[in-house]
Amino acid sequence: MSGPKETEPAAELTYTISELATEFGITARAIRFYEDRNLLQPGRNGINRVYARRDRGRLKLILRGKRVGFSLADIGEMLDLYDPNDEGREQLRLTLGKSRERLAILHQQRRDIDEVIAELENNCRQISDQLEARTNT
Amino acid sequence: MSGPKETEPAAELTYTISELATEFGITARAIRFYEDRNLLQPGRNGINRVYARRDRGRLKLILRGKRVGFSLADIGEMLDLYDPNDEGREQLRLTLGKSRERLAILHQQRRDIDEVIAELENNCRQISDQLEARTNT
DNA sequence: ATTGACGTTTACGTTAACGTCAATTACCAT
DNA sequence: ATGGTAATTGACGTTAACGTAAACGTCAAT
Repeated sequence: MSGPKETEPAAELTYTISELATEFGITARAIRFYEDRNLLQPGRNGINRVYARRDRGRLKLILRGKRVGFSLADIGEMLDLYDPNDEGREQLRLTLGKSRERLAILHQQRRDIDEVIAELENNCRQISDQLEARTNT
Repeated sequence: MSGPKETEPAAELTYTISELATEFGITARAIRFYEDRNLLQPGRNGINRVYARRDRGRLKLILRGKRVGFSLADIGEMLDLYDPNDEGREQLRLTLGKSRERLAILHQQRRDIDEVIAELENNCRQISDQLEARTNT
């Protein structure tokens, strides 16, 4: 039993689920779903979820990961990679390995994106050229 | 009417579905599915599908798009953007607009990826530092 | 004629990532 | 007490992107 309500430390700066939802332009359902997949572990005020800076940060990473095309499972792994928890040497090695695998994939994606961008920009140029060429009508 | 079969031009260099499948490391089912979604329109030799260089190129673009996290619908739009078909001015403007929207998204993804890469590399460094620090056992 | 190795179509199954209710519960203001 | 608003927990629905199985055609080699 931790004191019922000792002079509240420092207000801690937290968020409600709908605050985060509107801030990031997603639904509360999605946020709960991420929790279901263990990507978030918010605290509780009674029955209500309470998100701290850490949770907000994680959510940000989740959404970034999604934009980049990763699955929630992938993102879960990556989030674990970020955690600076006290691992043993073996665990550290493992994490390092996985991190490098991820990095390889990420670099590949970077190349892919760069190529796609190049092609599309090329295309844009051609089109605008065509449009300029016949500056009629 | 273009001659029915004038002395076969130059063998045209084509591919079978399984050739493409193994070359790109995907299943024939996937390739047929892309056709179903109108991302590919291979020719036919009787009932069998015949893929030409153009189709192969499109497939390449499709897979690249997937690696980057786009949906097949998105990819479909982008493929259309590539086609240098004889559009009217209005169509050209429209295409140019869509292309630019896509480019905006792509640039955002690039930023996202760069950030993720930076963070992960940072992480890797920290971990390997930790490992070096205690070069025991 | 048969056996395989492909290829085709049709159709149902599957997984991921939520959306969409429905039924409650908590809390605040009137 | 009553209404209104935000949250919560199921539970079922949905869309995307194929997987998988069934059933059949085909052509070369045995």
